[in-house]
Parts: sequence; structure tokens; C-alpha cells
Amino acid sequence: MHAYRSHTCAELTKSNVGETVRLSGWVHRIRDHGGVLFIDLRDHYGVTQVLCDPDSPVFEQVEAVRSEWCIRIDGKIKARDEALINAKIPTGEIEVFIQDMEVLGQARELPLIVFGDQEYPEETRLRYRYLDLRREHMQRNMALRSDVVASFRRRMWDIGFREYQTPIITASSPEGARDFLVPSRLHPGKFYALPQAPQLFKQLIMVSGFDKYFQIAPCFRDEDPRADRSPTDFYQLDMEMSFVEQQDVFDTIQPVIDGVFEEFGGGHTVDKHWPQISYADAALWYGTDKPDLRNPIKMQDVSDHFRGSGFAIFAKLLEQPGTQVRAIPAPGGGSRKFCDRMNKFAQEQGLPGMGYIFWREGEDGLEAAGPLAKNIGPERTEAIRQQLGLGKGDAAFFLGGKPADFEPVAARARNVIGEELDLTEKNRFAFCWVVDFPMYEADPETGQVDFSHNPFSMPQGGLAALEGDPLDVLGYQYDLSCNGYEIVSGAIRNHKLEVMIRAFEVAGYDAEEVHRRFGGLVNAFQYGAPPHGGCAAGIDRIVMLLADEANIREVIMFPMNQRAEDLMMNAPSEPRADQLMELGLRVIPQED
RNA sequence: GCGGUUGUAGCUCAGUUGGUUAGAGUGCCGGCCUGUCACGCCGGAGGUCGCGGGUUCGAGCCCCGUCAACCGCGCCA
Repeated sequence: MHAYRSHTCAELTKSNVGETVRLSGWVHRIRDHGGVLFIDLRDHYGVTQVLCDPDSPVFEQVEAVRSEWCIRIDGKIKARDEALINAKIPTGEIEVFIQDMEVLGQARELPLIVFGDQEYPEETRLRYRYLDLRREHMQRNMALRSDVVASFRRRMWDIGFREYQTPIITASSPEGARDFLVPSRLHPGKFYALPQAPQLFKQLIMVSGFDKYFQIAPCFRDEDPRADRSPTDFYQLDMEMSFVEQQDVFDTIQPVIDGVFEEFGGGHTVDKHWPQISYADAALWYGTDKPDLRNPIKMQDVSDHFRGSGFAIFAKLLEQPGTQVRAIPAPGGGSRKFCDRMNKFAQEQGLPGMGYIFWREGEDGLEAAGPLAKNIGPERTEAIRQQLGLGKGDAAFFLGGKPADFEPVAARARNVIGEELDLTEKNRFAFCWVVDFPMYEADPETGQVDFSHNPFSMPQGGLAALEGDPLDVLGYQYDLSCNGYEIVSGAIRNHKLEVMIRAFEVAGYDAEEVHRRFGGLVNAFQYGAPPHGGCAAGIDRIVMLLADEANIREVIMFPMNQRAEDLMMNAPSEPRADQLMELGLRVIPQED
């Protein structure tokens, strides 16, 4: 007999009755009836009921067993009486009468209970992650994650991509985030950087002629976390292909992603039509570059109806350049109670408020209510209603100002309205490509022009486009949004050196600096660089969506906390003096 | 760096207008129990009410400060 087990805790059935078996696992739950006691023995695969009574030679030892001890047992399979079958577990038809037991690992009193769905503070869960991970929910999430990664690999391989590894300790590969630096021992005073993405390497792989590359790649960025953003490190399905245009990348990656969503989406419908929305339209309609298309609400520009109207706040506002009044239609939101609640929401989000009109049954048919309607008069109100296609029982909210100022709040209001009015479909994965990102943006304070996204994207219109207003230049740069999360980002790359140099020049980096910072790529592009492009899909975020989790740490085995600390492993920690010495480093005390 | 929320038993939470000895469930320990599968019954231990200061005859509750966790902003594909 094997030292630890003849079977797992999930595989014994009626057909094994009479056999002597050996199982190893954790004590999940104990039910002690004095003369007879039951132990649910758990391993990764499932649970088997172990039975013990005074006839067992190990009765006294078994009575002393406690939760989460790791034990090995030998016993004989008994069929359960019809009335005693537990239909909830696959092994519910049998139980194991225990004849021998070995304690493999005792457990102290637990900081968190493995059994059940009791919630625990995240700090406790992360500090004792190995216990947290024993819980069924986490076992399921991690298995899902592994299966998703395997599926991605298989799907990429099936369409002719191969996986190549790129360096981890390398030069800075800026994506715009802060680098993690690694001091060099052999070159005191110099530092390696961890890659923010394999961006430069995958482009070099294209120059090297490999045609189709992918990698499940770790990426490192020293930025603050969010619920959907892991601090320090995360994984991407990174891919790149040569001799392609934007549509070729879309056509290649869509089946891979929707296939994975079909495979692991738990029966949610997976949209097969992925609309392409320009960055400008996404801002106009949704107020964000990662719209949730499960929500049908689309904002509209209604400035003309307010220009010169009796509603002085908006009329005056619209006299200033670059301003607009935007409407959020809310079908079914036509009650004062709802409208006031949304207005309050906007105020909580830092806006002066959100004006509204709602339509209800009046004495002479349809009647427009709300403070705005009175101010602008019936003709304008009716024109707005017609433009928005609304009717009785509906409402519309209005935001005015510079779009960049109100759009973030408008986007959140759109989400809340969609949720509250039950317009946002659950059980669905809705995708859209957001395309035509601007290459540059101006700092609102200084007016300084800089790249708004990846500096290695090909500007639409090439060299000629870079001679005009930089803020008008669009890039072959795209994101994929799913249910309001950005899950893919990519671009057709700028493989023409003269265009690249010019693109950097526009952002204020001279040729010398480009050579210095990206010398490897610059040199490579002088030796027959092919047109190429690709994208990277966020693995953690995709698994989060598939697992129906709102927090990315639920799908990462050993995540950092909100302050980028690992309390279990005690990271970050202070280096030893001799380590610093060897690296030629000295720590400057931080002043508070 | 900034804002919001939270902080009471190992855990989840209640705690009224500021008023006697701070509670429940769960977990833990002990006892009883031969058919449970969230077993049941009885008993017990377990509290610096995050920390510090203040107001008050009296503070878990009010005020000020501070710390921590999470969420968000900044930042970041």
C-alpha cells in the first residue's frame, strides 16, 4: 500500500464497498456523538465521510483529532443505508470505517475557519493565505485561473503562435508607469529594471522574423493598487504578429478571447459582435474609454437646446469655449424620488448637481416635470425629448461644463442609473473595441504635450500627420473593454524609424534621447523591421470576470495588500548591511 | 499625497438619548450523546470597545488628534 493514499477523497463510490483503502487529507468537520463520530476528510478533490466507533482500535486517538489536522487513515468502505446517503457530495453513498490513523500534521487553533463561507478581514486572509486558500471558493478560483491560462496557451498554439520567454531582469521598458529597479552588483551605481511589459522584446522578436509570438508574461509596475489592479506584478497574455493591420489583430485575438469566455463563462451569454467605437465617441456616449455595453444608456450632446435658453446656468456656461451640455437618458427613471437620488449622487461625486427632466401623465397628456423644464420652456423640452427618444415614465439628466470635467462623473452616473433601473443585463459578457486613441495629450496645467498612451504606436497618417496639431493625431492604438473593464490593450507599432523619431520629437524628446533610452529598438529598426502589431490581455482581470469577483486579489494566489506589502512573507523588508555594502548602496532615512 | 467608509470577544455583528456588571451568533475548551453530514443539549474560558487626549458626576456612544484596513481620486493601459 502507498504510504499516504490509495484513493483521493473524491473518488470512492458504491463500487468500492468492502475494499480496504488509505486516504490522506485535512479534518474538515467533526461530528462527535459520543459512541459514534464522523469526520469529513477533505483533500483538493473532495470530501469523504470517515466513521469511527468504540469497535475501532483507534477510537481514542480519533476522538482527540481537531479541525484542519492533516491525517492519514486506513479503513474499510461501507455502503450507507438508503436513508443515510448524502446526495450533496459525490462520495455520499459510502463511508470509511476507520481502522488505523496517523497524524501527519497537527493544527493549532485557527485564525480563520476553512469550513463554510464566513467572511474574514482581508488582512487575516492574506496573513494566513495558506489557510484561506484551503477554502473551497479559493480552490475553485485558483483552479479556474490555471485552466484559463492553459486554454489561452492551447488556443494561441492552435492558431500558429509560439510562446517565447523574455528577460525579467532587464532594462527599463517604459509603459508610463514607475519602474521597479534592481541594483547591479557587478556595476555599482547602475540598476536593472523589471519589465512593465515585454513590449520592446516582442517587437524585437518581430524584427527577428518569428512572425507570431505570445507569452503568459509577468509585468511589473510600481503603482498604487485598485480593486481591479494588482500592485507590483500581474500577468498578461502578450502577443505580437508581423505583416498585419489593426483589423488582422482583432480577427486573430477575438476568437481566442470569446472562446475562453464561452469555455469558462458559466453559461453567461458571450457577445459575438464586438463593435468598434472611437475614443471620441466612447467619451461622448459613455464618458469613459472602457464602457460597459451591457448598459444600453447612451449619452447625447444637447447643447443646442440650452444655448440662449431660460436656464441661465447652462446658457451662460455654453458661452465659454469648449463647453457642452450632455444628457443621460434614463428610460423608466421618471420619478422625482429617483431623480433626486441621482442628483444627490452627482453632488456626492463633486459636481454642483445634475439637472433633470422627467415625463409623466399630466392633465393634458404627457407632462414634463422638474426644474429644468420650467426654465427652458415647453418647445425646448419637447425637442430634447424627441432627440433622446424618451416618453412617459422616463427621465433625462443633464451635465454641463467642459467634457473632461464632467465625463468621469457622467460615466459613474450612467453605471448607477443602469443598475438601479435594472437596465444593465446580468449574465452577459459585452465587448467593444475602443479605437483611434489620440497619440498625444496636453497637460491641463502647463500645456506640455506628451504621449497619452504607448509611445511605440503608429500614428494614423504617418509622418505627414505629425506635422499638424499634435492633439489631432490619432494612433493605431486600441483597447478591448468587457463589462466596463479594460481587458486588452494593443497597437499597430511604429516600425519606421524616421516616423518614430519625429513622434518622440513632438512629445519633446530629441533624437539623442530616443537613441539613449531605446537604443536596442532604434538600432534594430535599421535592419529591415517588418510592419507589426499586437496586444496584451490582462489574465488576472479576465479570471476575475469569469469568477464573478469584484476584487482582483480573489484570483491571485499570494497578492499584496493595499500598501503593496506581503504580510505573510514579510515583504518588503530591510536589507542586511552587507547586502547594501556589496551593492554599494546606502539608505537615506525618509523625513516625515 | 488627498477623500470616503470601517474599527466592540479568534471571526461576523448588535449595543437605544451619554447612565448599573458591554451582548448575540459562530469558533475554541470541558461534559453528555451510536447515524450525523451547518448534528444536538449543558457548562466554561475569551474584551485596553484600534490608540492617545479632551468634555462630563459618568464615554463603546460626544469632541480633537492619531493609527490601521478597505474603497475611490491622483497615479496607472
